[in-house]
Amino acid sequence: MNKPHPLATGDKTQGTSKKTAIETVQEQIRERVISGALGPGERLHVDKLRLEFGVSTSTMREAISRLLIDDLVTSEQQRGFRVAPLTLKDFRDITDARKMIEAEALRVSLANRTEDWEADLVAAYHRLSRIEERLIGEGKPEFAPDWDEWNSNFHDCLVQNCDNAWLKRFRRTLHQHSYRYHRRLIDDRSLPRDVRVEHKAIFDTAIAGDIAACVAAIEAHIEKSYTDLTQQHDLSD
Amino acid sequence: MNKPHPLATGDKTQGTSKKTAIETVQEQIRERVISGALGPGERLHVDKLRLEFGVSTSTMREAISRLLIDDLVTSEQQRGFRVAPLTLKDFRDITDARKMIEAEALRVSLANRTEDWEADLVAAYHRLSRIEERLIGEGKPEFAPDWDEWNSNFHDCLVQNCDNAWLKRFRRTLHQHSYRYHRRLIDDRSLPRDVRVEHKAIFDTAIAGDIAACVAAIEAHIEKSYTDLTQQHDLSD
DNA sequence: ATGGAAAAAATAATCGTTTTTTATTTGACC
DNA sequence: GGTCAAATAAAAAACGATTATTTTTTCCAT
Repeated sequence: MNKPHPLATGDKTQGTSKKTAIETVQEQIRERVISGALGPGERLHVDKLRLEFGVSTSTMREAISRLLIDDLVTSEQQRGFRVAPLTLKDFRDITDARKMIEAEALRVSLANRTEDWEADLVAAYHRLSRIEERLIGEGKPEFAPDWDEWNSNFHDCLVQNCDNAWLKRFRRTLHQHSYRYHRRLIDDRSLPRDVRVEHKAIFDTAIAGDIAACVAAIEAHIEKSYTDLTQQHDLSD
Repeated sequence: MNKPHPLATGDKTQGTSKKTAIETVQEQIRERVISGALGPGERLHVDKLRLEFGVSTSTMREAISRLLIDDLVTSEQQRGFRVAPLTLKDFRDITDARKMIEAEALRVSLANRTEDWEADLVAAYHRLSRIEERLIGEGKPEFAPDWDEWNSNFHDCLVQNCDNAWLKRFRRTLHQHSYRYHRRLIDDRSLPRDVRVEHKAIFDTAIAGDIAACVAAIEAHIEKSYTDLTQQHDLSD
């Protein structure tokens, strides 16, 4: 594995897989929801959006419908779709669920370690820490164009050997939602957190094969992310 | 509090249920997938189905699309929809994930116990055990029209006080899939299992407030369900 | 003014058809 | 007889229009 999925935002002409219109639209709406361009609780006007994207009603509806899959959008009968709301309680619940599921996925993954995986992990960690070192001077290691991507990649790599598809699926969903909170809550008032030490702890214990310590490090990492982000913020608007 | 509305599939608006065509079709397809009327791996022909249900293409597509939510259906670009396959490995994974998630939901729920909940649980257990006693003579306590319903109800009741919506959602998804395996694997060769003692253990420990014992009982219950069903069967066809 | 029924506007749901893509068959050529 | 490619058939995806429902506005009676 080399590069973690370059977010193909291109025309359909180039590229190996010609995406279907539904998939293309689905991805773009997802991006808007996660980035906050479509705010929590906001209504999804099928007709407006369909004109904007230049697709038909049914294509638009099906694209939106598929976002119900990961709960990024909700639907209420006869009154359309709505972006899932953001609440502190929900973020708390996500954090708890993540701690449990990510921990278990990690346990399984570490138990199934292979040489290839170890090499992948070393590479992933290397890239991530390079970026973090570069960014640390700017005081915002957690907010950069490709940090997200490589941070995700590192964490994905950790659980890569977990062969339980359900755990991985739940983990992915939760991570996605978590990231939406992240995007929403991080701002100039946020304390710049140095995640390097946390990532190092996770990496070292993983390589050392100390499952218990690695699980503890991940759980602390997830919890700390919640605490830091919710410290001086609220979600009342 | 009287009847905890059996088989309420997460619907928030009971009563004035003027269901939309999409929802109606969605539920019927779901039922067919779970019951096995639509077999694992089978293709979902939009045109055939739409004629059968008397709806349009887009309605049918959207209904099927929404089953992607709980992974009962898969979609492959440009080649339509397909019923999710059934494999032994998948059942094993579901069982593992269920044990973890159900256990955690139970822990939270028991920690949040209320008097109302206790009354509900007593009632739910009572109804279930009555049915089981009636059925035990027939040698197949696990296979009866309303046993499923009240068994579900009992288990739902146990985790009712868990206020983590994510855990409950994951639990519901897994339970649904687990039930599909159940429907598929149970047959005349299955040993008639006496689940009464297991349910009694769960109930007693729950009422007694012995969280650790109750969690252990649930985990054993889930595991036993897997073991019994997979004993003399295979999923090769 | 004000509450509420009736009319109008907006938006969601559904429809049946057309276009695009994939699967299958046919038939010339080696 | 076997291979490959064009022709055909089948099915999926996308379309834009129609119908049903909900929300907003209007306007009359209290």
